[in-house]
Amino acid sequence: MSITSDLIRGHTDTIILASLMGGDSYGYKINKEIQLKTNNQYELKEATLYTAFKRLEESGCISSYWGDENTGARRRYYSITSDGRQTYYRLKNDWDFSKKLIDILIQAGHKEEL
Amino acid sequence: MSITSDLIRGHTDTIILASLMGGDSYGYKINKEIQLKTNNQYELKEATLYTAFKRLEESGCISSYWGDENTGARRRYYSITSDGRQTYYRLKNDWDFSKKLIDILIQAGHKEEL
DNA sequence: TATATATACCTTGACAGGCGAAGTATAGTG
DNA sequence: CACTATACTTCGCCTGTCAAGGTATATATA
Repeated sequence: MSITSDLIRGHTDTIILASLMGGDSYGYKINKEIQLKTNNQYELKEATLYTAFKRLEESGCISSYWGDENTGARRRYYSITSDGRQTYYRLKNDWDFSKKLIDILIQAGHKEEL
Repeated sequence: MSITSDLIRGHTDTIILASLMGGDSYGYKINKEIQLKTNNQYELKEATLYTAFKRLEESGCISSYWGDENTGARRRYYSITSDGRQTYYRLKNDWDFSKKLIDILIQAGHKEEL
Protein backbone atom coordinates (compact mmCIF):
# COMPACT_ATOMS: atom_id res chain seq x y z
CA MET A 1 0.00 0.00 0.00
CA SER A 2 2.29 2.71 1.29
CA ILE A 3 5.15 1.34 -0.78
CA THR A 4 3.74 2.72 -3.94
CA SER A 5 1.66 5.66 -2.80
CA ASP A 6 4.64 8.01 -2.72
CA LEU A 7 5.80 6.89 -6.12
CA ILE A 8 2.43 7.03 -7.81
CA ARG A 9 1.88 10.48 -6.36
CA GLY A 10 1.48 12.77 -9.29
CA HIS A 11 -0.03 10.08 -11.49
CA THR A 12 -3.47 10.11 -9.94
CA ASP A 13 -4.89 12.50 -12.52
CA THR A 14 -3.40 10.52 -15.39
CA ILE A 15 -4.83 7.28 -14.04
CA ILE A 16 -8.30 8.76 -13.74
CA LEU A 17 -8.17 10.33 -17.19
CA ALA A 18 -6.94 7.04 -18.64
CA SER A 19 -9.93 5.29 -17.15
CA LEU A 20 -12.35 7.89 -18.50
CA MET A 21 -10.82 7.54 -21.97
CA GLY A 22 -12.75 4.27 -22.02
CA GLY A 23 -16.08 6.00 -21.41
CA ASP A 24 -17.98 7.71 -18.64
CA SER A 25 -17.67 6.21 -15.19
CA TYR A 26 -17.98 7.03 -11.52
CA GLY A 27 -15.60 7.09 -8.58
CA TYR A 28 -16.35 3.84 -6.91
CA LYS A 29 -16.22 1.89 -10.14
CA ILE A 30 -13.01 3.51 -11.34
CA ASN A 31 -11.35 2.55 -8.10
CA LYS A 32 -12.59 -1.04 -8.29
CA GLU A 33 -11.21 -1.28 -11.80
CA ILE A 34 -7.84 -0.05 -10.60
CA GLN A 35 -7.82 -2.80 -8.00
CA LEU A 36 -8.79 -5.36 -10.63
CA LYS A 37 -6.16 -4.21 -13.12
CA THR A 38 -3.43 -4.36 -10.50
CA ASN A 39 -4.46 -7.60 -8.82
CA ASN A 40 -5.31 -5.71 -5.65
CA GLN A 41 -1.83 -4.30 -5.51
CA TYR A 42 -3.03 -0.74 -5.71
CA GLU A 43 -6.04 1.42 -5.04
CA LEU A 44 -6.72 5.09 -4.69
CA LYS A 45 -7.71 6.33 -1.27
CA GLU A 46 -11.19 7.83 -1.36
CA ALA A 47 -10.02 11.25 -0.27
CA THR A 48 -7.38 11.20 -2.98
CA LEU A 49 -9.85 10.08 -5.60
CA TYR A 50 -12.50 12.68 -4.93
CA THR A 51 -9.97 15.45 -4.49
CA ALA A 52 -8.64 14.55 -7.92
CA PHE A 53 -12.11 14.65 -9.47
CA LYS A 54 -12.62 18.11 -8.08
CA ARG A 55 -9.24 19.26 -9.37
CA LEU A 56 -9.83 17.79 -12.81
CA GLU A 57 -13.29 19.28 -13.10
CA GLU A 58 -12.06 22.71 -12.03
CA SER A 59 -9.36 22.58 -14.67
CA GLY A 60 -11.87 21.58 -17.34
CA CYS A 61 -10.52 18.11 -17.99
CA ILE A 62 -13.70 16.34 -16.98
CA SER A 63 -17.36 17.16 -16.48
CA SER A 64 -19.87 15.46 -14.22
CA TYR A 65 -23.54 14.62 -13.98
CA TRP A 66 -25.71 12.64 -11.58
CA GLY A 67 -26.77 9.21 -12.71
CA ASP A 68 -30.46 8.42 -12.89
CA GLU A 69 -30.36 5.15 -10.96
CA ASN A 70 -33.68 4.64 -9.24
CA THR A 71 -32.15 2.15 -6.84
CA GLY A 72 -28.97 2.00 -4.75
CA ALA A 73 -26.73 4.89 -3.82
CA ARG A 74 -26.60 7.82 -6.17
CA ARG A 75 -23.64 7.97 -8.51
CA ARG A 76 -21.87 10.98 -9.91
CA TYR A 77 -20.65 10.15 -13.38
CA TYR A 78 -17.64 11.77 -14.96
CA SER A 79 -16.97 12.40 -18.61
CA ILE A 80 -13.65 13.33 -20.14
CA THR A 81 -13.65 16.55 -22.16
CA SER A 82 -11.57 17.22 -25.24
CA ASP A 83 -9.25 19.27 -23.05
CA GLY A 84 -9.03 16.23 -20.84
CA ARG A 85 -8.10 14.02 -23.76
CA GLN A 86 -5.32 16.37 -24.75
CA THR A 87 -4.12 16.49 -21.17
CA TYR A 88 -4.15 12.72 -21.02
CA TYR A 89 -1.89 12.40 -24.05
CA ARG A 90 0.44 15.03 -22.68
CA LEU A 91 0.66 13.38 -19.27
CA LYS A 92 1.30 10.03 -20.89
CA ASN A 93 4.18 11.52 -22.83
CA ASP A 94 5.48 13.14 -19.67
CA TRP A 95 5.42 9.75 -18.02
CA ASP A 96 7.36 8.09 -20.83
CA PHE A 97 9.87 10.89 -20.67
CA SER A 98 10.34 10.92 -16.93
CA LYS A 99 10.43 7.13 -16.78
CA LYS A 100 13.55 7.20 -18.92
CA LEU A 101 15.12 9.91 -16.80
CA ILE A 102 14.48 8.04 -13.58
CA ASP A 103 15.80 4.82 -15.03
CA ILE A 104 19.01 6.59 -15.91
CA LEU A 105 19.32 8.37 -12.60
CA ILE A 106 18.71 5.51 -10.22
CA GLN A 107 21.39 3.32 -11.73
CA ALA A 108 24.11 3.04 -9.10
CA GLY A 109 27.17 5.06 -10.05
CA HIS A 110 30.40 3.18 -10.64
CA LYS A 111 33.26 3.68 -8.25
CA GLU A 112 35.96 5.33 -10.30
CA GLU A 113 39.19 3.30 -10.25
CA LEU A 114 42.11 4.82 -8.39
CA MET B 1 11.63 21.78 -15.68
CA SER B 2 8.28 21.64 -13.97
CA ILE B 3 7.09 18.94 -16.37
CA THR B 4 9.16 16.31 -14.69
CA SER B 5 9.55 17.65 -11.19
CA ASP B 6 6.11 16.46 -10.18
CA LEU B 7 6.73 13.02 -11.56
CA ILE B 8 10.20 12.58 -10.18
CA ARG B 9 8.92 13.72 -6.82
CA GLY B 10 9.55 10.86 -4.45
CA HIS B 11 12.62 9.66 -6.29
CA THR B 12 14.99 12.31 -5.02
CA ASP B 13 16.31 10.11 -2.23
CA THR B 14 16.81 7.18 -4.56
CA ILE B 15 18.68 9.33 -7.05
CA ILE B 16 21.01 10.66 -4.38
CA LEU B 17 21.64 7.22 -2.91
CA ALA B 18 22.30 5.86 -6.41
CA SER B 19 24.91 8.53 -6.93
CA LEU B 20 26.58 7.80 -3.60
CA MET B 21 26.71 4.08 -4.42
CA GLY B 22 29.54 5.13 -6.72
CA GLY B 23 31.54 6.66 -3.89
CA ASP B 24 31.52 9.70 -1.63
CA SER B 25 30.50 12.96 -3.20
CA TYR B 26 29.08 16.38 -2.39
CA GLY B 27 25.93 18.24 -3.27
CA TYR B 28 27.08 20.48 -6.03
CA LYS B 29 28.90 17.66 -7.82
CA ILE B 30 26.00 15.24 -7.51
CA ASN B 31 23.70 17.77 -9.09
CA LYS B 32 26.11 18.49 -11.93
CA GLU B 33 26.33 14.77 -12.61
CA ILE B 34 22.55 14.54 -12.75
CA GLN B 35 22.53 17.29 -15.35
CA LEU B 36 25.25 15.53 -17.30
CA LYS B 37 23.55 12.14 -17.20
CA THR B 38 20.27 13.62 -18.40
CA ASN B 39 21.67 15.95 -21.03
CA ASN B 40 20.54 18.95 -19.01
CA GLN B 41 17.01 17.68 -19.02
CA TYR B 42 16.84 17.46 -15.27
CA GLU B 43 18.42 18.89 -12.16
CA LEU B 44 17.53 18.98 -8.50
CA LYS B 45 16.67 22.36 -7.04
CA GLU B 46 19.15 23.29 -4.34
CA ALA B 47 16.55 23.46 -1.61
CA THR B 48 15.29 20.03 -2.58
CA LEU B 49 18.80 18.62 -2.68
CA TYR B 50 19.89 19.85 0.71
CA THR B 51 16.57 18.99 2.33
CA ALA B 52 17.06 15.46 1.03
CA PHE B 53 20.58 15.25 2.44
CA LYS B 54 19.27 16.26 5.82
CA ARG B 55 16.45 13.73 5.64
CA LEU B 56 18.78 10.93 4.54
CA GLU B 57 21.32 11.69 7.22
CA GLU B 58 18.66 11.81 9.94
CA SER B 59 17.38 8.42 8.84
CA GLY B 60 20.88 6.96 8.91
CA CYS B 61 21.20 6.35 5.17
CA ILE B 62 24.17 8.63 4.71
CA SER B 63 26.84 10.28 6.84
CA SER B 64 28.75 13.47 6.17
CA TYR B 65 32.10 15.12 6.77
CA TRP B 66 33.76 18.34 5.71
CA GLY B 67 36.32 18.10 2.93
CA ASP B 68 39.84 19.37 3.59
CA GLU B 69 40.19 21.51 0.48
CA ASN B 70 42.55 24.37 1.22
CA THR B 71 41.24 26.37 -1.68
CA GLY B 72 37.82 27.23 -3.08
CA ALA B 73 34.51 26.88 -1.29
CA ARG B 74 34.24 24.29 1.42
CA ARG B 75 32.50 21.05 0.55
CA ARG B 76 30.44 18.75 2.68
CA TYR B 77 30.98 15.20 1.53
CA TYR B 78 28.42 12.47 1.94
CA SER B 79 29.00 8.77 2.34
CA ILE B 80 26.39 6.05 1.97
CA THR B 81 25.99 3.77 4.99
CA SER B 82 25.14 0.09 4.89
CA ASP B 83 21.58 1.04 5.86
CA GLY B 84 21.64 3.40 2.93
CA ARG B 85 22.74 0.64 0.58
CA GLN B 86 19.89 -1.57 1.75
CA THR B 87 17.48 1.33 1.34
CA TYR B 88 18.78 1.95 -2.15
CA TYR B 89 18.11 -1.62 -3.24
CA ARG B 90 14.66 -1.50 -1.70
CA LEU B 91 13.77 1.79 -3.37
CA LYS B 92 15.03 0.49 -6.68
CA ASN B 93 12.75 -2.52 -6.34
CA ASP B 94 9.87 -0.25 -5.40
CA TRP B 95 10.50 1.72 -8.55
CA ASP B 96 10.49 -1.36 -10.76
CA PHE B 97 7.29 -2.43 -9.11
CA SER B 98 5.46 0.86 -9.32
CA LYS B 99 6.68 1.45 -12.85
CA LYS B 100 4.79 -1.64 -13.94
CA LEU B 101 1.68 -0.59 -12.05
CA ILE B 102 1.67 2.87 -13.58
CA ASP B 103 2.24 1.47 -17.05
CA ILE B 104 -0.81 -0.70 -16.59
CA LEU B 105 -2.95 2.04 -15.11
CA ILE B 106 -2.30 4.81 -17.57
CA GLN B 107 -3.24 2.75 -20.56
CA ALA B 108 -6.45 4.24 -21.90
CA GLY B 109 -9.44 2.02 -21.15
CA HIS B 110 -11.30 0.56 -24.09
CA LYS B 111 -14.81 1.66 -24.75
CA GLU B 112 -16.92 -1.40 -24.18
CA GLU B 113 -18.92 -2.30 -27.26
CA LEU B 114 -22.65 -1.84 -26.98
C1' DT C 1 39.78 48.23 -8.94
C1' DA C 2 35.25 46.76 -9.69
C1' DT C 3 32.14 43.44 -11.38
C1' DA C 4 30.54 39.27 -12.83
C1' DT C 5 30.56 34.36 -12.82
C1' DA C 6 31.37 29.77 -11.03
C1' DT C 7 31.77 27.10 -7.12
C1' DA C 8 29.54 25.59 -2.77
C1' DC C 9 26.39 25.54 1.06
C1' DC C 10 22.18 26.77 4.04
C1' DT C 11 17.39 28.31 5.68
C1' DT C 12 12.67 30.05 5.65
C1' DG C 13 8.03 30.04 4.29
C1' DA C 14 4.48 28.92 1.17
C1' DC C 15 2.11 25.57 -1.61
C1' DA C 16 0.11 21.27 -3.36
C1' DG C 17 -1.06 16.46 -3.23
C1' DG C 18 -2.04 12.35 -0.45
C1' DC C 19 -4.71 10.50 3.03
C1' DG C 20 -6.62 9.21 7.87
C1' DA C 21 -10.76 9.96 9.92
C1' DA C 22 -15.29 10.95 10.20
C1' DG C 23 -19.77 11.63 8.29
C1' DT C 24 -24.08 10.84 5.08
C1' DA C 25 -27.27 7.74 2.57
C1' DT C 26 -29.27 3.48 0.23
C1' DA C 27 -29.90 -1.54 -0.49
C1' DG C 28 -29.35 -6.24 0.44
C1' DT C 29 -28.18 -10.25 3.60
C1' DG C 30 -27.98 -13.14 7.85
C1' DC D 1 -31.91 -5.57 13.62
C1' DA D 2 -27.18 -5.46 12.68
C1' DC D 3 -23.86 -5.76 9.31
C1' DT D 4 -21.82 -5.24 4.85
C1' DA D 5 -21.41 -3.30 0.24
C1' DT D 6 -22.19 0.51 -2.47
C1' DA D 7 -21.32 5.50 -3.11
C1' DC D 8 -20.05 10.19 -2.16
C1' DT D 9 -18.08 14.26 0.73
C1' DT D 10 -15.26 17.22 3.76
C1' DC D 11 -11.67 18.54 7.27
C1' DG D 12 -7.19 18.86 8.76
C1' DC D 13 -2.59 17.04 9.05
C1' DC D 14 1.78 15.61 6.95
C1' DT D 15 5.41 15.64 3.73
C1' DG D 16 8.19 16.88 -0.27
C1' DT D 17 9.19 20.60 -3.54
C1' DC D 18 10.95 24.96 -4.43
C1' DA D 19 11.17 30.24 -4.94
C1' DA D 20 13.65 33.44 -2.66
C1' DG D 21 17.01 35.02 0.01
C1' DG D 22 21.50 34.64 2.34
C1' DT D 23 26.80 33.38 3.11
C1' DA D 24 31.62 32.70 1.38
C1' DT D 25 35.70 31.81 -1.82
C1' DA D 26 38.20 32.00 -6.30
C1' DT D 27 38.79 33.42 -10.97
C1' DA D 28 38.00 35.93 -15.16
C1' DT D 29 36.86 40.28 -17.30
C1' DA D 30 36.27 45.13 -18.07
